[in-house]
Amino acid sequence: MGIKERRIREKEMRQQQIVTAAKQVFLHKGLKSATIEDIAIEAELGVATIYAYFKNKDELYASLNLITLEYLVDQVEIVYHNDSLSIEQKIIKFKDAMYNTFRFDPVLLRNIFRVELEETLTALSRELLEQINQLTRKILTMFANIFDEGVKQGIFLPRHKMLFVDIMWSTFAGLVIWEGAKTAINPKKDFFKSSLDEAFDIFLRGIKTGKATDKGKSK
Amino acid sequence: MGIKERRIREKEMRQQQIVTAAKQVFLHKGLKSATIEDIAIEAELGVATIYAYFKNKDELYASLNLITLEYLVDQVEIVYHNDSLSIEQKIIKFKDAMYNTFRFDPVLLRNIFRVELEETLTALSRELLEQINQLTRKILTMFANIFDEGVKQGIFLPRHKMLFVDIMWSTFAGLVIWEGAKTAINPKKDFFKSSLDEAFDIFLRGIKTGKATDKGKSK
Amino acid sequence: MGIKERRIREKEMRQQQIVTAAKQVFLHKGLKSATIEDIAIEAELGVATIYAYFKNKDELYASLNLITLEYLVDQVEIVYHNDSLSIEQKIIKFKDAMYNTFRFDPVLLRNIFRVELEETLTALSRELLEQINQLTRKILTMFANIFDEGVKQGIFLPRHKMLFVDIMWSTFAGLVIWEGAKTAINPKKDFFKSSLDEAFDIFLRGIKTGKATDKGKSK
Amino acid sequence: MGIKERRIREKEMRQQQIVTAAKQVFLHKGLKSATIEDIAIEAELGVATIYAYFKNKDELYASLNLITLEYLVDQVEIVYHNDSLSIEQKIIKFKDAMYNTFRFDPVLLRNIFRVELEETLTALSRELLEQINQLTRKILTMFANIFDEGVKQGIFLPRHKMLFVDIMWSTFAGLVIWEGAKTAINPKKDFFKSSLDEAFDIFLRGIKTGKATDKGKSK
DNA sequence: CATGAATGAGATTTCATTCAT
DNA sequence: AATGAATGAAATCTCATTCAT
Repeated sequence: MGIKERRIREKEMRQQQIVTAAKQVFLHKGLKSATIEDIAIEAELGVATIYAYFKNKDELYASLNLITLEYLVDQVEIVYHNDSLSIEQKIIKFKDAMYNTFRFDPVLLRNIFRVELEETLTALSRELLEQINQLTRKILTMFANIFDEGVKQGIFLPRHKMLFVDIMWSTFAGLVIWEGAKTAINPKKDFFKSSLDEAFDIFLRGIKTGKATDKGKSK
Repeated sequence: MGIKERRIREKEMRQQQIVTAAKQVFLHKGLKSATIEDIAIEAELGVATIYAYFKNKDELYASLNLITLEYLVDQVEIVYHNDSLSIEQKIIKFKDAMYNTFRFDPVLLRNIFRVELEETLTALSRELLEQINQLTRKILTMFANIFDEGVKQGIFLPRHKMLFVDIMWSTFAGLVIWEGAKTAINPKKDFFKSSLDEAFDIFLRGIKTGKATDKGKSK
Repeated sequence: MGIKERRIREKEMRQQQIVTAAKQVFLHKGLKSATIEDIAIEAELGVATIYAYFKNKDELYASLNLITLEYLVDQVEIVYHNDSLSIEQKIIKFKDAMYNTFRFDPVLLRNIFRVELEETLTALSRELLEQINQLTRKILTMFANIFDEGVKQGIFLPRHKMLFVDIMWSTFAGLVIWEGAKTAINPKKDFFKSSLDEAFDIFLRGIKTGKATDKGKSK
Repeated sequence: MGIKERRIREKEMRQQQIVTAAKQVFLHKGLKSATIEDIAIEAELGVATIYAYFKNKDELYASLNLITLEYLVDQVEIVYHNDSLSIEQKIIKFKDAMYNTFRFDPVLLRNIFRVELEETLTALSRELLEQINQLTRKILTMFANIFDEGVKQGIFLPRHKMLFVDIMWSTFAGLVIWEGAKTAINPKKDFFKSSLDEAFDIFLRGIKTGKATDKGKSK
């Protein structure tokens, strides 16, 4: 039984090894340009071994995303349901959750933002895209509800809740992608977290009415 | 002489025809997935004709971007040097210039944001990237100077000028890309311009100190 | 216009060249074992050229068959409707039509007889098989009608018409395939046609009642 | 000693298990398409276990055939040497022996008829084919002798003995293969045996002179 | 000039076979 | 003895680019 367990553990490790390599390669090359051989070399395995673990390139690509996105959904849900946090605190926590997730897996962000384009994806990954869409919608809905509450309480400007969501979400994504582009040109010390924090500060300043913020529960 | 001129005009038109088609196809499929045949069909020309006008695929891709980006630089420069505009008005005009440019040519934005990534590009397009970088830097420097002025005048929060540039630039890009992603999922009426305007409103609210704004010249 | 026509003619010739090569290769190796490279070499063309003319291996395989089978249907139909032939004469003519067809294209016979097996076939070739089935049924139905008539006229034994069809059809196919196997072992002078004729003689002797044959029209 | 015997018995059973599975899979997929994994799954064993019992795929394929064909040779020999049977009775018995053999193992028939083709086969399987040829020739020679006797006795038409053999053999094979094709299209009740019997009836009617048949011994 | 056709080079995918346990 | 995992080698298919007309 010890043997069987070790086998399973080894298999999982190998899978992880492939996933990690694939993230690297997909991040640097994109879905279409990354070759399975690239991934195999990065993972220090044979090409055929990759295929022993994942049915094809798309399927491999798929699994990377879902795992991470599900993790993000979990984090956001916990914050969303935490009644001891103020609205503003929740938004800050949302930002941190996104930060943790996308720093850890930038490929996912690229997918959510359809950076690898529709037409290039095959039947299989369409299914994946649908799943990604669904999870993304789940997250955005929670964001929207929080903003809505802020508007109702009068602490945020009276705008449609989805507007705030779009801006927050886009600003975040824009910063991550732009950060990637900048460091691609000129790799240097990482000021990203502080830029992100400042951006959210400014965003919150920008949407607040100035009315006394809620000190109490948000729900 | 009329004939010679017509020849030249026809040649330019043909070139424009190819550029337009190529933009379409690259936008929908990405650099790697778009085939020369796709472009030829879209342009209603033969494959070999494309090669009569552009040395190869990368070179074609390159020209698309530079043309548009140079146009953007021009627009930004005009605003930048227009002394009759207030700082805030300039920022608004910058936004509009970006809007016009990137709505017209979203592929460029993808390139500035390194969405088609480094490793995939061949020697020739590295050169292109360098040119893009240079032009981009030119634009961002002008942005930075304006923000700096605002900070010095005390109308903007005392932060590093590049922080504001990064946030503005990222927010803009994020919105464009996110808009593309959303309409890919659910094509509907286009509220993009108003979302963008609101986002900049909020951004400006967020960075202003509250001190009376400059009514006069910015330079 | 002369040029355009020549182009078309050349294209057709090239297509024919590929078809001919493919028949050869498929006959000797079978669908699964034959490689596109084999066919390309046989046709003295590049691999990619084959793909310029046929979407994929299955599609190529498909076209080979349908062309020939349709030709057989035509031949059989002409005989079938020729009122000046006696029943027995028609059967002889059917045999000759089959002989001409399958000598010319033995791969088809393999397909009709499901020699390349079901499970190995892809979606496209399933569709092909359906078309083959339909055409085959058309032929067999005509055969059946002729036998039926013979039975009704009392010149053939009173058996179910499909029995005769199956036996005639199988005997024919068996001889072709067996001939192929024998000459594979020991290529020698071709006695096939005479063997086939004798086999049909014996078959006809075997099914006739002995009653005076119809001297007149069969329809 | 009980243990050693059990070991041997178990080993033989395992071998049988593999052979049975392999027959199934080869029948349904053909030599080329069938994978060792398919066979392993069908046999409910591991892939590597197959290789513990058979040197490679071809060798496995080989043994399937020889075993059965040898069995057929035995059956035919018994009939052939049974002096109490008339010529016609012997032919009937030959048919039954073939029927039993090929119904039980259709893959063999495919091989005898070179349905899996020459060029695809490796050195080892060439050797196998040679063995198959030899055994087949043995059978056909016995058939030929019987027909020859019939001709000499004047009960069969004066034709070359190999002609009769070819026709009988082909008719039989044609029926088996055609039956397979038909049931692939339209699986239904199995009338095969009766069709086969009728076909042989007709064949015998066709080759007989009409002279009183031999009531006595054929040898 | 414009172009259809041909193709080399390279990517994905499959599978028989080996190997370590 | 039995096996799951790893992989080299080979097959299918794609596409940027060239060439002859």
